[in-house]
Amino acid sequence: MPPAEKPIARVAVPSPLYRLFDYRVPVHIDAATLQPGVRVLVPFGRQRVVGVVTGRVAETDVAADKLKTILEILDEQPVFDAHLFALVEWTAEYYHHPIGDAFATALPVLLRKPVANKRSVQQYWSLTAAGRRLDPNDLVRAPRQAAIIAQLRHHAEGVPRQDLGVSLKVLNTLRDKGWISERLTAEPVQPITVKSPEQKLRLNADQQQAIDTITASLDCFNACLLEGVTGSGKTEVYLQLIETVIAQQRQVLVLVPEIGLTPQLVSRFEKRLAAPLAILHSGLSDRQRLDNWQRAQSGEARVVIGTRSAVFTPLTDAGLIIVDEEHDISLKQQEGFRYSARDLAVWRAHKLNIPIILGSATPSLDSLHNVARQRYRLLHLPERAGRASMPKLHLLDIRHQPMQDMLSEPLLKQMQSHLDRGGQVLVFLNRRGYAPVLLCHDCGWHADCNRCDARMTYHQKHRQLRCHHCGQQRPVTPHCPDCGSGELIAIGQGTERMEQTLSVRFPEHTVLRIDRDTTRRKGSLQTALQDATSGRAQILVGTQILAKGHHFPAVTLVAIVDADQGLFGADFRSSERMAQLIVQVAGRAGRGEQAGEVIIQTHQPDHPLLRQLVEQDYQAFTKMALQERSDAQLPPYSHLALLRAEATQADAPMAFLEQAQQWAADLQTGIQLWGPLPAPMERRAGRYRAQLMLQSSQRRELHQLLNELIPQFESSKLARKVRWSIDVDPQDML
DNA sequence: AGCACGCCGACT
DNA sequence: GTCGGCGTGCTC
Repeated sequence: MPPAEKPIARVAVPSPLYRLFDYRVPVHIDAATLQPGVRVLVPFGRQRVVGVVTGRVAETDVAADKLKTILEILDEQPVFDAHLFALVEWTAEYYHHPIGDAFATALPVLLRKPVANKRSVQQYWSLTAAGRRLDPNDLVRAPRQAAIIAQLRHHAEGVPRQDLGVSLKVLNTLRDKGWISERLTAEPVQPITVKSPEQKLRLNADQQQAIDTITASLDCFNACLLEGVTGSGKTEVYLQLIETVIAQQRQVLVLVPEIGLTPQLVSRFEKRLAAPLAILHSGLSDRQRLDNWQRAQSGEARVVIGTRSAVFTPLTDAGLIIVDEEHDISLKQQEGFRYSARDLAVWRAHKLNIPIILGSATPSLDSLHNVARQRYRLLHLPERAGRASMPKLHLLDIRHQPMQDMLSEPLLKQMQSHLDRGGQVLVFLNRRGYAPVLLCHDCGWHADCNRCDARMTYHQKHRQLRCHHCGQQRPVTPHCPDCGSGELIAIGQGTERMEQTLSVRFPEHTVLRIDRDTTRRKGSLQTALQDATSGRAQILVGTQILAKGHHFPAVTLVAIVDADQGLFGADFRSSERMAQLIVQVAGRAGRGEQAGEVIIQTHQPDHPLLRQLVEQDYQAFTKMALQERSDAQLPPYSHLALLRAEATQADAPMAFLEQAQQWAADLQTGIQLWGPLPAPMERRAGRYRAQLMLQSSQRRELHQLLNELIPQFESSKLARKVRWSIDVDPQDML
């Protein structure tokens, strides 16, 4: 018999290195406890880091004197179960990202530190029998108490202390009155007895059919693209399906874009679903995130709603995955580990053999192509729920038109007429600040960002220049720093200036601006939306924020000030983005009784894609856009990967990428190499950036090439002078 | 990425 | 004489 091998563990260590590291297992540890997915504390260089065990090996190539020993086993049970473990491995491979960093990114921040994955004991509050009998009218004098009672009414299983957002004093008062009680997580969760407190909405035939189709095959993989115009009741479809799935004692994962996870959405879910919810988004503290993550892992939370990174949430018994606004680019991480949460969600559903719904009013061309290839099933909701009808789109040719600060005379007349009839007007301009350029009238100097190749935007209210690319800001001086002239002029329109322009032009109406600048403070978006829907403001001016999911029932006219920007964007997805934005903004109009109208100002009234969109609809647009992509062999008809490099030294990125290009060319593959080229904005936040694009009709050969190149990069001298990264399926080229 | 080692300029 | 600049190398 050969001598028993000394066990060696293979560990994924958080570092930018594309390999695993071997460690000795401490003698007193039973090697069998080192299951894949268990976190360990290991010495690494001169540091101690938290790594993830990927497996055990009998032998290693590492010299005996180099092998170190695991310091501590952090988990009794793997934090990554077999399914999640496979997900992370696959993701690291697909996106060509270092494995250790991939595992670290997939964990809640607190678990990247050497702490146990133990649930902190926390208080859960719920109603007592007396509390349930309480008449809400008894508490009109104590609104805070009434709010808590109302909140608890929807959660038979109790609400964690920190989610109630009130002081302990209020809770103690209510407990002393015998209306509410507390228990600790350690105690068993009470059975869920409350029925859906809110009535289901009546469904139209399309909604019903969508639900029936998915319900018919709940126990197998099934990817559905739910294309529903704004206001068609997608959320109602989600909710009813979720109710069905949680009634089968299975969990549901819901992914939404960053901006879509609003208090309104959460409260709608809370009111409807009589089951514990876990919310995961960037606004939470690390502790809250971990708590919710653990509630999902333990199976206590039945529905998990989260943004991008929530795709890595462990689930005990997943029955359904939903990705809302699947076209939204915020579902793809834009730096570091550049994964697409949507695509990973599909992978998970496939492996778990459960259905997944990708919902959008404006599906991505990628997903529509998957429908055409019969990988996804299309479920269409063409009708708006209730009485509302779709708004009518009009192109407004502004060539030769007299303009007042980017608003044409015909548009201003239309606005006046809608306002006269008591309608609300929404003006969309995708540019924050007062003016995008500040120019000296006498010498031509303009305010540039000294860290980016970009103009600084003038913000009048704070008398500041801000760079929207790196966040830098500085006060504006009354005189030109070059020639001393006092004639500094603001060129172009931002939302801040548009607000001012409109206040002057329509003095009898209130103008409300909604953009990132006016909604930065917590709760200010809520207030603004309330002012918008209550009709306190008749003219709304805003950016992207207005396009996402909020309803403005009284809006009868939507004005898109500048559609041309999107038509000449830096990459081939610009027109897709523009169309999605127009349709999303248009969807804000006419959800009430009146039909809405949408006016799109353009200098390109004959642009074929724009005409398809306006004269036909989004589907007609996507048909033509897909044809164009097909003709040009662009995604989704081919596959892209971007090799990026950036450095403070100006020529380092290009030098590295030229070498990379040479190596790639030497490998004689059928892959097309474009570039290297400086990035469209070469300098950003003080770093010079360049990129090399790899394109292939075969995904496999693209991956193969990258797998051969990466080891060369890792030992390249030129690579050490830059920060390089790989972006598979890049969403933008900036 | 971190972190140390290593060999050249202006300072307590 | 040394503090520290960032080039180079390594991490089981």
